[in-house]
Amino acid sequence: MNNNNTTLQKILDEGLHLIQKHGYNGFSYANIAESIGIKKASIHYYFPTKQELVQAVLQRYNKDFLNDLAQIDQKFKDPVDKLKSFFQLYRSALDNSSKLCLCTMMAAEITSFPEEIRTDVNRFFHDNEKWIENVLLQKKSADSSVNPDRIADQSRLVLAIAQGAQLLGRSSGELEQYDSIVNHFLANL
Amino acid sequence: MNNNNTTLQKILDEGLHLIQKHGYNGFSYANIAESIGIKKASIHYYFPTKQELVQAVLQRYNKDFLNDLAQIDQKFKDPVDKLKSFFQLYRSALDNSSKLCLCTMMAAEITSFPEEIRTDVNRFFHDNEKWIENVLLQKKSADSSVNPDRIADQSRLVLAIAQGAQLLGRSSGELEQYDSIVNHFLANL
DNA sequence: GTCTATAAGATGATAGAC
DNA sequence: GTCTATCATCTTATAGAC
Repeated sequence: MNNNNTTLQKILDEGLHLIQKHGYNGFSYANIAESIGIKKASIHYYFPTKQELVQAVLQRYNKDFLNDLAQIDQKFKDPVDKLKSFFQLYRSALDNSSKLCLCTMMAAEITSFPEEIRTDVNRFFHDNEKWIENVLLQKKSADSSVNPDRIADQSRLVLAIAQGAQLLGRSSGELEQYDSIVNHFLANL
Repeated sequence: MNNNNTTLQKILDEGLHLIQKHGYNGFSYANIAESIGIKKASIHYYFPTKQELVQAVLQRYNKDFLNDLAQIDQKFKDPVDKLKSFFQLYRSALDNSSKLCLCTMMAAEITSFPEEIRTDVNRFFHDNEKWIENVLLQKKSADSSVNPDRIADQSRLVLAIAQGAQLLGRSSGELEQYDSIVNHFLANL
C-alpha cells in the first residue's frame, strides 16, 4: 500500500521531531530507538552515521516544505492570502508540540555541521526567500506601495520575522506572541 | 586591581563564548578547560554542575545587556538613533566571531533547561521588549504615525527581527544579510 | 585553588548471530 | 532487517592529594 509506516519512515519522522524539539546536539540514537520501539543498531543499518541521518531528515523536510509552498500558490490567488498562509505554515510547527522549523533549529547549531549540510540549510532559506519574492512581486502588480527595488530585502524581512517570532513564541510558551508579531506586521504591510 | 582576569571571570567569558557559538548542548567542560588552560576539575570547583554554570553566564549576560541598553539611552536622544543602536548591539555579536545573542541560542535549546533558567531567558526578552516600548513611545511623541495601541506588538516585532536576522546572517555567513533586513525595516518605519 | 585519578553513564559506531 | 554484545570515547561529576 503506502510506505509511511516502514522503519525507515519512522526513523525519519522521529528524527525530525526530535531535532525540531531538542536540536541536533540534543537527541541521540537511543532516543529514536526508544520512541519507535527498535534498537540503536537498527538505526545504524539505515543511517551509519548521525550526519547521514540528519542530512536525510533535512532533505526530506526541504522537499516537503517546498511542496507546501507550492500548494499555497495553488490554493490562493491573493498575494496577501499567500503571505498569511506562509506565516500559518510557520505557526503550525509551534502549534504542533512546540517545535521549531527544522532549519531555524539547525541555523542555531550551524557550527556543528559540515559544509555540505550547511549548504542545504541555506538552500532552504534561499528557496523561502525566492518564494516570498514572487508573492511580493504579485502584490506589487496590484499595489504601487511596494518598492520594486527592495523586494529581495522585504522578502528576507518576512522570513526573519517568521523565524524570530517562532523562537520568541516557543520560548515563552505563548502562541499568542507569535500571532501578535505576525499580525502586527501584516496589518502595517 | 581589577578582577577581569580571575579564573572565575575566564570561565564565565569562555563559557559565554562557547554557548553563543555552539550552544549549551554543543560545548563541554573539557572545551573550556582547554581554552583557558586549566583542568576540568577546576571548573567544577566554581560551578559544580553545568546548569549552575550556564545560569551564572546567563545572569551576567542579562545584566551587561541591560547596561548596554541604558548606555544607549544616555548616548542618544532621538528614538530612531536608539533603535539603530539596538540593532547595532545585536549586530556586534555576529560581527564578533559569528556568535548569536546568548538568549537566541538558549531559546532554540529551551527544552534542555529547567523552569528556573527558562524564566531568566524569557526575562531577557521581556526586558528587551520593555526597553523598545519606551523608545517607541518617545517616537510616538514626535511622530503621530505610531499607533499607541500597538506599541507592545511593534516592540515584539522589532525584537523578532533582530533575532531572525541574526540567525539568517550567521547561517549564511553574510553579515550583509543582517544589515539588509534591518535597514529595510528601518527605512519603512 | 588547582591538580590527578577515577567513577558512572551516555554517545556514536561496529561485528556478528539470527 | 533486527538483534545482542561490545567498543572507544566523551560526558558530567566527585574524592582526595598537594
